[in-house]
Amino acid sequence: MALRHFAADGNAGTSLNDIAGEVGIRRPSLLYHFPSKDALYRETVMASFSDWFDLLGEATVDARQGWPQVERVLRAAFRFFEERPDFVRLARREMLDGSPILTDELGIALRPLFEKACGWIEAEMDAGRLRRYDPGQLILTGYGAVLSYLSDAALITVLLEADPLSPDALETRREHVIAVLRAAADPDVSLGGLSGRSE
Amino acid sequence: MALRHFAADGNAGTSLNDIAGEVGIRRPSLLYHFPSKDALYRETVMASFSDWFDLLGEATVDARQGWPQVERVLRAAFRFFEERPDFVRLARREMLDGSPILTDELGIALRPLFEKACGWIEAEMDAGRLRRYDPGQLILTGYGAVLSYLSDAALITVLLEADPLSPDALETRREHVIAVLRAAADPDVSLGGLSGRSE
DNA sequence: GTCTATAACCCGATAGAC
DNA sequence: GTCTATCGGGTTATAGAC
Repeated sequence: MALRHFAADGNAGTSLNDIAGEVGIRRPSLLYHFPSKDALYRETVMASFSDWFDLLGEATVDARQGWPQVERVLRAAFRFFEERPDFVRLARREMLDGSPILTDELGIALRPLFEKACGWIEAEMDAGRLRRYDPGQLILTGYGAVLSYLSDAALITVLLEADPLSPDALETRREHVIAVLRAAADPDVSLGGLSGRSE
Repeated sequence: MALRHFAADGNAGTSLNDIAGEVGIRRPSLLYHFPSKDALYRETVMASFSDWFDLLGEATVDARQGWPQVERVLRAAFRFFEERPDFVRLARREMLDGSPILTDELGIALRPLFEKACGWIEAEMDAGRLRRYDPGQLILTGYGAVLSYLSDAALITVLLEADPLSPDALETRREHVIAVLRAAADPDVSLGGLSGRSE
């Protein structure tokens, strides 16, 4: 699969020989199916993000109110990412590179989703169901907390001296991020403590 | 400067011609000063991280107690990173790549600092001066919230339709991360609101 | 649809002149 | 210390046989 190589070594660090060798064909045969390396890379990125857009759609239909909806999206996103470590690394590379694929093509698709989420959060804050923060910043904070852990597994392996992608470690991470964000954003949490689970 | 090219395009995506061209010399002249490309890359990474280790040392001498010390380190780190966007991107690439430079050389230097920080946080939690979380997870959460914003500027530019690295945007980001982490970790904050600034 | 062969290019690294 | 010239290897991409 091209996704694995692009995720592990990046676009510049992956040759068509690497991909073709894994599929079991030679490089010219690969260029029969794709007009160029860039086209193959672009298709890999777009297909991966398409799945992510689908999940975001599912997790936001019939939205609930306040923190339970935030936690619902958070858990759905975490599950999606932990099942697709290659997508996480590929996406992070795209964000670091700032390639035209991201800034142009994906940008116009991501922007309305981001704005919609900001609007929902703002309305919940107005209604007193979430503590007040800058909605966009809050999304970026959750995004960084979830994705960094999954994309920087090499570093975290060294720090924790354990596999950060093991089922136990993933559960620890998931519950920690939810607990921190809940303590910060859920108005109902400071009274009763953090032990309850809303989902 | 080699750092800028390695940060922008990665190791595999940067040629010696790119670097030599900017310095104003030819490729063979560059290889007179460095025995190989890998040696140049390694030296660039190690020199950048050396500055980071120095800052961590400064920010942790004469440690205060509880949240004020957390906020002190947070502000020092944020200032350090926002002044060195190339270092942030290079470091993130290293963490994504998981190269031997990171896992072997930097790992043995980072581990004791991480453990020391975990120990301090745990002691503060035992003393009731910080809310209880997994100390390591809390560090990783702060790390992700700060670094992701700075490293993924290309994506955030699209989402916010503004320069995320402008002075105003950086201040907004800095105060947001501090506010969220404080609301989650400072036991004294839930009563009086978030308006006060401890430093 | 997959292959071999090849073209044209860029890479890192070395040799040797100045 | 910087240069030109060159070597050997890897890269994408194309041409043409099967």
